[in-house]
Amino acid sequence: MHDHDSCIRAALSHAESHCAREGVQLTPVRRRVLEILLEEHRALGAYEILDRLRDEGLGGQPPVVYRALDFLIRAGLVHRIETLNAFAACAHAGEGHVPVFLICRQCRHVIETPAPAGGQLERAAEGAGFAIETTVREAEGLCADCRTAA
Amino acid sequence: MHDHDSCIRAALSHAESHCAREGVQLTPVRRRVLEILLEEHRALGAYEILDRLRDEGLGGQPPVVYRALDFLIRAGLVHRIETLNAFAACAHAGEGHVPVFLICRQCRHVIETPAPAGGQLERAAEGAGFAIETTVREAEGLCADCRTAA
DNA sequence: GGTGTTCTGTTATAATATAACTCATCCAGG
DNA sequence: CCTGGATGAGTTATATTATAACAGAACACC
Repeated sequence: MHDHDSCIRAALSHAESHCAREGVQLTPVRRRVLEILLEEHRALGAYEILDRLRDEGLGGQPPVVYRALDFLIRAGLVHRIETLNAFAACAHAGEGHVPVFLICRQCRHVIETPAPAGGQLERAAEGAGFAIETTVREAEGLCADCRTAA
Repeated sequence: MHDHDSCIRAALSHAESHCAREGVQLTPVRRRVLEILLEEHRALGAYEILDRLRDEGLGGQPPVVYRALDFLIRAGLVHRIETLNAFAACAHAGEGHVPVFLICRQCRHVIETPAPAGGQLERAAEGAGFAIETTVREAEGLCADCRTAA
């Protein structure tokens, strides 16, 4: 069990200083999208996020959410989970990591573990003369809690 | 440059013997979907495949393609490329591999390299008590040919 | 010759994502 | 000031990807 409140505060304060440093704006919509993802601590679909924003009177249409997510992803504050077509707040913002995701198919919680570069993907690419730009490493299965519950 | 015809023939004959062994049917639609993917040697979207089928008078609606793809994926003859929401014929059918994909963002060719199990994903999962069921390892970038061309 | 199973056909719709254009805001340079 | 560029948000419409649900054909087995 981790201290969720302080983890959210830390992530938000990292986001703020990151944006200040880069000279980009953490606008209300962008900030709120990040907060929603941090509060949930799991992967949310774009339209789930949109529903929340609507409830709060912020941005009522899909492009608003997708733009905010684009921004947050470019800033390294949010990751896209390809397996789920969903999005999760980065759990290791600013640590310069290669993200590896363990996705529970039951509770949809996403465990992000920072990994060193130089895994199979990099070795495979080197052998093929392939220039990697982005990588995706995701596993789907059952998390420890859901295994215990079962 | 590889011998594409013989590679297609080999893959089809593997598919046939696999289906015979498992007692499942490689029906015309399923076979044709596999052939289309083998001929292209790159990732195709479900609707691109559907268009081809339609041209040939086979299965005119999305579920037909998605069902064929489900079958082929379950049989290990086709892989889903999550990054692209697309599908590619397996280049190493029957070799019992953990697929790793290098996806060229320019020509959309997919290089599939067979990797041993036991990479970062497995190590991360072990540490977290997470039971892996499926894994995704994909890299996007530029292939050797497109790099040379640029 | 029915009966169960497997596969296909079809209609409809859900879920995810983006194009294209408008308007508001802000702020730097004149 | 005020103006012109840049940035971000609002909005409409639509593209793309995927599935639910049910009807019918084919075949295999008893």
